[in-house]
Formats: sequence, C-alpha cells, structure tokens
Amino acid sequence: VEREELERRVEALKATLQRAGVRLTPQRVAVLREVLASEGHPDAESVFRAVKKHVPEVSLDTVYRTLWMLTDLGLITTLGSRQPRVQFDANTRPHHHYVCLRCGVARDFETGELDVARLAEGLAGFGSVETLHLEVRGLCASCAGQAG
Amino acid sequence: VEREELERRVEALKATLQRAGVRLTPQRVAVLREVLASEGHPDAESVFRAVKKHVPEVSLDTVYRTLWMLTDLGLITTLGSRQPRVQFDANTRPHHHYVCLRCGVARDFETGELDVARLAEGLAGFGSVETLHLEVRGLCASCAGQAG
DNA sequence: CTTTTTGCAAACAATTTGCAAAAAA
DNA sequence: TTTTTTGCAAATTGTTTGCAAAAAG
Repeated sequence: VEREELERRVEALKATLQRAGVRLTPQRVAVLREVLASEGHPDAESVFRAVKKHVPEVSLDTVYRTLWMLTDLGLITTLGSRQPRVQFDANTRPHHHYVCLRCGVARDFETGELDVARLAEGLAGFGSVETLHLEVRGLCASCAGQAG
Repeated sequence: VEREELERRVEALKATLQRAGVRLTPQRVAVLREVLASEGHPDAESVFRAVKKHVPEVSLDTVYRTLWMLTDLGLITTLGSRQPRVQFDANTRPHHHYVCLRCGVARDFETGELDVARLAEGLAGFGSVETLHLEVRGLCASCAGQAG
C-alpha cells in the first residue's frame, strides 16, 4: 500500500467513523492508520507498538478498544473464531463447521464444493496444503427465532 | 452415536494408544470415552464435568493434557486457529487465509471455488449464512526449506 | 522396581474492566 | 460544560507448569 493510497483510505475511514458518531481522537486515528498500513494480520500488541511511535502515551487497552470498535462496525475483521475456549472435535471425517454468530453453537457439515487438488495447485506458491477448514458463520435457526 | 458403536470406537482408540506406547490410565480412558460420546464440540471444561461423573477425582489439567495428547496424535482435532492472540485484518475484500502450521504466518488469497449461494442453500436448515472463512493450513515455503 | 502420570496449587498470558482525570464536541 | 474517552492498575479467564505422591507396566 503506497502512502497516497493509504492516506486516501485513512480519510475515508475517518469520514465513516464521524458519520457513525465516533469521536476522532488522535489515538483512534493512529490506530486505524496502523491497521490500514499493516500488510499482514497484526495482533493488538504489534499495533500498539506501531502506534506508540507516533502517540507515545497511548495505552494497550485503548488499542484493543479501538480495534474491537472497528470490528464491531464491520470495518475490519479478525482471523479465526472468536470463541474464548478451545473446542475439541472427535469427528475424524473431513467436514466443516457452521457457527452461530449469536450463541456460538457449532454444527458439522460436509460439502463437495471444495476441490482440494485445485486449491492446492493455486496455493503452491505459498506452500503445501495439509488441511482445509471452512467455517460458515450466520444466525442459527434457533437464534433467528428470538428477537434481535 | 449408540452405545455399542461408542464402545467399539473406545476400544479402537485404546488399541491405537497402546500401540503408540501411551499408558491407559482410567482418567485417559474416561476422557477419550467422553470426547467420543460428545455430539458437539466440547471445551475442556465440559469434558471435565462429564468425566468427573465417572472419575470424581480427575483434575482439569489432566483433561487438558489428555485432550492435547489425542490432538497431537491426530485422533481428534480442534475448532478454529490455535493462535494465542487475536489477529486483526484490514483487508475488506472477500478473501481467505493460508496459515503455516509451523510459523503461524497467515497470507490472504482469493478463490472462485466457493459458491456462496449454493452453500447457503445447503445450510438453510441450520440458519442464515453471513460470512465464509476458509483457512488452509500447511507448511509454508520458507518453513519447508528448513529442516523438519 | 522404574518410569510415567496424576492432582494440587501456583504461574501465565492475553484480554477486559472500574474509575478518576483529561479531552472532545 | 456535558459526555465520551483515556490511561492506569487491578481483575478475569482460559490454559499451563513444577513438583511430590501415586499408579502403570
């Protein structure tokens, strides 16, 4: 991401946040600039380190708060499931998971959609392909029935 | 899973473990029976509660140790990535992740393999489909280059 | 008997929270 | 000047670890 394009995205995000009624503090602007500038998939700590270079008095919890706020607004996402505990799975057949965004329940399903061989071919430049994990998230029937 | 089929699986697993040189303590047998019996995707705590009914003196850390041992042997798996920290992602385009099993580096990729509409159709019984997250795990080129 | 495994209690690491002071609107 | 946000420090939560006693082979 080149500097000019980055600034364009920062300004766009700032506008979106203001429209959402979010106060633009220097800390928040610094955090969002760093996430947008990050090539990879930074954790809170590394965003924190990057932000501190420009706003030395920032605290780690503000970085967390800002990152989750951006996530809640759908402006960034997180890798992996957001379940706080490890979940084990004794199903040894190849399968995938449907996870409810509200109650967290996870159900197994199988699909013929994924051609492992074709995927592995496309990803050959990255490395070997050992396993595939498809997670579909949505509102489960039971949760959809309740208000919300 | 009916009782008879369950016992068959328990015995099969016990045999596998012995072949792997693992000592069959009552705690371990109870843990593996509970994981096999579990319909869903239990966390360590709920396996712990179930095991305690039969082996009251069992401790939570033994449950963890046993579950991870089964995982290491490839006999069960875990849901979600096993990264200890949340990773944020500012890439707003629909994309998927290739994650290295050794170094944990995550790279984005896109694919035309997944037909969201068709998937949503197949999963209609579970609930709505909001997002898809495909995670491919393997050994990245850089890690494959090193010994191991 | 020798080696591994257990239960306990304490340690850990990532993340979250309560709150008074500081900053935004 | 009213409301939100911050930084700090302490709390919380899920998981792991060191160790002496107990159990497995």
